[in-house]
Amino acid sequence: MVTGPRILVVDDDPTVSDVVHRYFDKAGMSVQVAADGNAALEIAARWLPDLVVLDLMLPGMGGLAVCRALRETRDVPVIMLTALGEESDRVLGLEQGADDYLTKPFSPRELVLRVQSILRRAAGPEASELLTDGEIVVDSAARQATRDGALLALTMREFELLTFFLRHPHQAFDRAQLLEQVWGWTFGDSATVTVHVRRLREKIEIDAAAPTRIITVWGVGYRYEPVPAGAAAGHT
Amino acid sequence: MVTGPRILVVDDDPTVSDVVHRYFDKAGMSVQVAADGNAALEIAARWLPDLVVLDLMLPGMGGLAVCRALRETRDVPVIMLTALGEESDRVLGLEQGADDYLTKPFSPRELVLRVQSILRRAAGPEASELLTDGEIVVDSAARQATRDGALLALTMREFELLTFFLRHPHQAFDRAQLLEQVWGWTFGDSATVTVHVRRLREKIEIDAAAPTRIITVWGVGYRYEPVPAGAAAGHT
DNA sequence: GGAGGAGCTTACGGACTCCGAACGGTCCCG
DNA sequence: CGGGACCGTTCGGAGTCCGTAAGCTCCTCC
Repeated sequence: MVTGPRILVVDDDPTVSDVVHRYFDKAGMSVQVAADGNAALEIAARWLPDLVVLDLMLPGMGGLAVCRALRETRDVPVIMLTALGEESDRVLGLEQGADDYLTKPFSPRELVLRVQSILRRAAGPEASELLTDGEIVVDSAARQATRDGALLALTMREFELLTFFLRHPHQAFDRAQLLEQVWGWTFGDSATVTVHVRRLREKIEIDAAAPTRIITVWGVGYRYEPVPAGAAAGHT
Repeated sequence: MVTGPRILVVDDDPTVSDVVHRYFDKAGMSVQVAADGNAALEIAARWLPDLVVLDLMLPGMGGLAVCRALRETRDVPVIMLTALGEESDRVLGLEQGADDYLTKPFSPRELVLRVQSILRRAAGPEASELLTDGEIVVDSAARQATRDGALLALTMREFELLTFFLRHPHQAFDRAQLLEQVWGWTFGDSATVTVHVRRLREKIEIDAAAPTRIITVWGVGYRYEPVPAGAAAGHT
């Protein structure tokens, strides 16, 4: 996955940058780490990151100065990390043009979410996408799914699971993969997947006991199989 | 983008004007910066900006004097920037004919939103845009909303929230997105959104406890669903 | 055909989300 | 200065959803 967005992390504390590094990796992003302002500017000039995560407290050149220098050469989004209670610094950071900020200690997961949100914003308005499979239509923008025009009451997990399957048909995934792709987990009980697949089947399959869409691949996991183009039906 | 509206920024602090400059650029507007009152008047006379962002605290000639001088030659909208707590100054500023004001520190995003709002208002009655959904009609220029012809007493936030929803129907937004799009915040408590949605529902829904327009999307946020074209009714 | 493992089904308690109401603060007006 | 409007926050409560556990069925391989 060399094609993911490039993130530059600037922090002199290795325990912070290491954790953040791993989380970004998992989210499919490329990461470089700089320990001080000079290294940051150097990497930024050469590597052209899509976003910069910047600690406000840096040895030598301060975080604000780095931010300003970054913005001079290129219009790259910046997320600032500030220590708790440095209210004035935070305000200053926002005025300097930081696109967002987080106060330490922060959750790595939240950082990833904010980064994705900002990148999405920079990418422009997302096209409202319609995923279809036979009589089932999923509107990812509206976050609702219909079957024969009737609304399907899917919960959030079920909706995301279905969306993922529709985007990756004809391909088998084991439970660990689904847990990571849909839940965003890297650990956890795979039984969770089993239960949610069952609940989803109950809502989208004609007969949940004899599924035709979410196929069980024995010893592996599951595979989504769209209905053939000119299939049985009797619908419309 | 040479065709965008022209904004003149008057502030002696480069860290402020630079940031503001970039944000306006991103919004597709042309920007000129003046560091003091004399430069401001000179540029204004030559360049004829569509709007002026004016710091109240200026070296030499004060912001109020600049504002007065600007208004003498041409009726250009002015947004004032005031330091926190300068209550009297702000009042004075509004009396001098400022169209809006912001207290420092402010969010650049919010400034852009206010500028766009004022420009839209100043664009004249030709842009009198009518947003409608069933028996609800919103006149964005007049900043008035009616239901069955009766005026709806919406506050500013409620009005802007409703306007945003009407412009983006059938699409689910999480609270952070609404906070950014409507409030102009990139941080803050998402509960704010919840409460305003509730208060707006109280005014536009038949039964606020069973909303049919502002739908809550569990685990995500809200979605606006206009009434179907040939729906039930019994109105008029 | 039997044993073992993998998947299915159900039930339940806790966690989370949303709602509704009330509170305190600020600004505006009389 | 007192009252009102609007806004952002907070808190309790109710409802929903989710993950886990436990027993069961089905498949596979010996």
